[in-house]
Amino acid sequence: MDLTPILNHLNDDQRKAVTSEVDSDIMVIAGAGSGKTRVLTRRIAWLIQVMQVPATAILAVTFTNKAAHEMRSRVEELLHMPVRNMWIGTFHGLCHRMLRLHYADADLVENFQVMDSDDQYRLIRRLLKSMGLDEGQWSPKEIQWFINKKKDDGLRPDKVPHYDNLHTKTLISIYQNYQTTCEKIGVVDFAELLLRVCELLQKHEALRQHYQRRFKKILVDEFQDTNQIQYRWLNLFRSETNDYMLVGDDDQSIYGWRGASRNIERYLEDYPQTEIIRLEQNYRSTTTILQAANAIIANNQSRLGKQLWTSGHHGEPIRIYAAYNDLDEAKYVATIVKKWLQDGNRRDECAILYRSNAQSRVLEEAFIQANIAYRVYGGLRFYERAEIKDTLAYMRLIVNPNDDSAFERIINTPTRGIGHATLEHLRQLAKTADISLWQACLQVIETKSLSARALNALERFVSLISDMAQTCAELELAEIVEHVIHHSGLHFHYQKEKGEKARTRLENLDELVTAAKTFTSEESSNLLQAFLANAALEAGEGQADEHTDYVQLMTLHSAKGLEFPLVVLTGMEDGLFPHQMCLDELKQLEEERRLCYVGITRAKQQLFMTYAEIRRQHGREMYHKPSRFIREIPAELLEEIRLQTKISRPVSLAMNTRDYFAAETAINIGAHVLHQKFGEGIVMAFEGQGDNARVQVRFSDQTRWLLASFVEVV
DNA sequence: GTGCGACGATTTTAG
DNA sequence: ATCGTCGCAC
Repeated sequence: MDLTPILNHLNDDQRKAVTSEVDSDIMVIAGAGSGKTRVLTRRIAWLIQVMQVPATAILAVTFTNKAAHEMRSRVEELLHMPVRNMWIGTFHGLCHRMLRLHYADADLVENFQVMDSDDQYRLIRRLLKSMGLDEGQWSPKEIQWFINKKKDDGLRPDKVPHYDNLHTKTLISIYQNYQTTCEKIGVVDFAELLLRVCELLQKHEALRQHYQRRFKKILVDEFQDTNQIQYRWLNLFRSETNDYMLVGDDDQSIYGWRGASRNIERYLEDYPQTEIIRLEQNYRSTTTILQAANAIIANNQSRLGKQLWTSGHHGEPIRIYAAYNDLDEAKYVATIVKKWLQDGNRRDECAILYRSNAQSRVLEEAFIQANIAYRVYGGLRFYERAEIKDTLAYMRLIVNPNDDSAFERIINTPTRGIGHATLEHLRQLAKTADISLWQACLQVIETKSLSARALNALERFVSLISDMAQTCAELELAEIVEHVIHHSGLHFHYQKEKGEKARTRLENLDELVTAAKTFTSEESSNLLQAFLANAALEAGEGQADEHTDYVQLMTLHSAKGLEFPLVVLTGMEDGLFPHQMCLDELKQLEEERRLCYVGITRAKQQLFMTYAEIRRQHGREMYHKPSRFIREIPAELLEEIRLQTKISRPVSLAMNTRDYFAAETAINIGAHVLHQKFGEGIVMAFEGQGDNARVQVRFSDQTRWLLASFVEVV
């Protein structure tokens, strides 16, 4: 047997993890760029090919669909064969699969639907209204957070402690009401997928034992991001006959705010016999970049401890650019990229990272100005677009007419003369008779308990859905989508809308048909149902043409797991990064620091950091100090850039540029100055130094850039 | 049912 | 600044 492909190019630690035959669990603490995915995929290949573990006995869990797909295809590459019967997927995907298989034991209806967070939000809002609670006082967002948090902690409404607190009691009653509604209309939210399976396996011993016996090897990726319920879920498969490999990096835990708890530490306490393997050799970055990352993360108190090293080059220093405002920063970033391209490199080798999405705008404008193609990550994804969700709602209603969420979404989209009054009447009836809106609709028609006009509209709606259901029973999936798009009137609705937006909407609808054409499912024979579940569980990419050569703009969070030869960290300012809301608490500041660590370790060759003295935020001018994280980098790794001029004094020692400029020219922002020709004005901004020092002055009738030596302070 | 102006909030985000 | 939501007028 040729094991070369599996063992090739592995260092000792990696090889140890891949080939381990110890009985105990293995915790792989994998630093950034240390070949974590390589270890996971080769381990699976090793298990199958060498240890003769059947593919069906392997359970591999990831957080994102992308990671799951990548893992599967890399294993298949190594083995030169498809591994269809191996369970690789996201926590939610695997749970969904189990619930489909055991829906009856889990007390679910066969045609239950998965609800995404947008559906959940809408449902909560409708619930609040029906309970007569004011949205101002009971913010739907907070309630959504409350419910999900309780589910993540494994708590049903009756188990949530209320401490006789009226506010908490109300929250619990909303939670209770929400849960009852979900059961009634046959929908399951994301957190519920996990909780349901936990309860299912806990309740049904035979089922639990079946899976415990089946899964001999359990592998978990990004273990540091797991939350309470995921931890509990993983442990339900534990038995005498299987073991775990958990891969993660405590230094890259950046989702504490999303519920990730310190599960690496907890695991090592709960299962102290676990073998720990550290991957500390980095294959990605230059020594300089790694030293900076190590220096920054060393400031965190709570860590397991780890020191990345590389045998690679020293590389170039980390360049710091102090911009006087956000526009200047953006322009400079474009300059960096231009230079990079002039040197014969590609656009998609550059990543521009920022803390919050709002920062992308100015950068985008600069890239448009500089005529550089870019792509912004994040934003609305394919299956989250309104027109797509509308179409899917019709399809959901065909599958399950009692799905009130879907019903509410499209009852009057496109408009068909069913107004607020009619809808409110249906809601009331549904509530008092404890039936779904669809059933209420039928009942109203039967009893003719509304005006003729409303009845007529409702009748038309009911026969529309019924006809669609009847026709679609005979059709292929793609034909169903096409039929729904046209017969619902959605196509016509968007067609008569004018403008660029409407055209993209129609294109998206076409795209949905295409997606349906190529959709297959190994998990389910009911293709329509699987398609709908897939839409919720895999919302799709934000934008198409992924493989084109664009500069990559994204938040630090979405950069995790990626790598780029050139990285620019923008907005390195206290208050922005670390974010204002994280400054007070040590725990939160440490998470920001880990985020910085993640950002730095994305860079392979060149790393830039930029900050702006003045930044327009929420329409106001804000003054920020350079980020404390810059000061945490040893000065000898830095080089400060100032408009064509290199300043030898590193920023960690320098005054901030405003003070520096003021000391040199005796001019401050806001100072009143006099110019021979233009008269008196106010200093808005400054740039440069020495003979090149310039100020921007606003006079009564104009604003001008002037050499600092030509104005005098009055 | 649509259009318009006021008002408020605005970190990060996968499934 | 800007985006989403809400109430109101037509």
